[in-house]
Amino acid sequence: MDTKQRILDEALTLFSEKGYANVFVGEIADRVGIKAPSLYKHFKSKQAIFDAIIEEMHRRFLEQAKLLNIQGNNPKADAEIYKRLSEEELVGLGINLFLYQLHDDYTRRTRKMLTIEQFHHKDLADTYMRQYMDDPMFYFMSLLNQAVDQGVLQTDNVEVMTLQFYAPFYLLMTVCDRDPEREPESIRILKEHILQFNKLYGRTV
Amino acid sequence: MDTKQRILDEALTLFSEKGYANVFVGEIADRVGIKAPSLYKHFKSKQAIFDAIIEEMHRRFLEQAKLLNIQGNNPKADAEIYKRLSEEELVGLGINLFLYQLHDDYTRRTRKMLTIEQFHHKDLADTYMRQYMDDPMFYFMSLLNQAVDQGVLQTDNVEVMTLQFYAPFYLLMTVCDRDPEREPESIRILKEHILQFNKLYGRTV
DNA sequence: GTCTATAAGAAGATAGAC
DNA sequence: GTCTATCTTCTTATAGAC
Repeated sequence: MDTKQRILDEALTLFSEKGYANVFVGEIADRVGIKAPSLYKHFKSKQAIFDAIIEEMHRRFLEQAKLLNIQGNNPKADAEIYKRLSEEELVGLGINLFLYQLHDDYTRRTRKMLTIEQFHHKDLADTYMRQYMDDPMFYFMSLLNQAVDQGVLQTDNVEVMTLQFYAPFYLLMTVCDRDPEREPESIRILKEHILQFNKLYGRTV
Repeated sequence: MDTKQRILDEALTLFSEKGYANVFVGEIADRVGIKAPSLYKHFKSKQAIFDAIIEEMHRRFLEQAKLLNIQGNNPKADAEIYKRLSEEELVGLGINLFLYQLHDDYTRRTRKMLTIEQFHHKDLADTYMRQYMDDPMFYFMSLLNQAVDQGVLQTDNVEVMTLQFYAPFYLLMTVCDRDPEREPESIRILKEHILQFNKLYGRTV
């Protein structure tokens, strides 16, 4: 990785742990293994480093949202998958999605940084909301809608059904972000949630 | 309100909006209507102001938790209430609880401050978790446990039931903290959630 | 591109008059 | 208790040699 990218990487780590204002350029430089003034050959200011991180984050999030929308625009395929999977395989998929959010380094650090900085800049709050509320809700709603259409699940209110499916994921992710030691317990209860959800909404397979 | 208390009040507002590091003592003083140096007659440092806020918050949270535990230790009474309330009254109670969390000035500001500062100090993350995860989960679990014992609701997994009841409250509170304009929509869906929850778990009254 | 030395400025905190 | 003036320290950023 070249120096410029390593600066962004170390800065993201520090910003996600302490917040922008509590990180000094000297700290970033230290971690990269250079002196602070050298850093200004790559970025014109501390703010420019932050801006570059945000820009890349937006790029990656947009890419990811497009992928989800492709699947979302063709949700029959996903719903078919949902229908054909055994309960255990379904639980496995949910847990994997959950663990990806928690363990993927880039995802975890940007989520923490957004959490810290969100009240400072409205656009970051918007990004947080889209990434962790609206996009997942939209994706799961398309999926569950199809499952209902095909008679795999039963409800007259898919919106609430989707909230009841996703909200536990979100709450437990919040728990694990703050205290990783509670991950095993969270995974156990998330598994039980998925099974219970299927039972409540009448999945019989 | 005396000056010392007004300093704490304005500081809490600013810390909850911008985070500790982004607030200057001059700003706090301005809002109180004094000059920065005068502030040092009341507190020995900026950190001391922050510490005093945290201390008062702990005191208040502890008080509140004790009240909930008193009800929790005598959950039969609450479960009786749950049983006797009409569905509409139940929805009303849930919405009121939700709106209190959102609209009570002190609660809203401390929650925002904890959100911003939580990764900086582990003990604040712990406080956040107790206040918004463990305490509510414990309280609702006692309540729902009794409702199950009395046959008002049916399940063999009260823990998951409690998570499925509370997680939507938490998610929608997160939404409204970041974008208050989404409050009406959130209240509507929360109502539908409570009704749906009752139906799923077999409440017949 | 990296370094040392240093400028420029911001913010927390103190001194001492009133 | 509040003020003005000031000190101190910390941090960002630049200058200029290598």
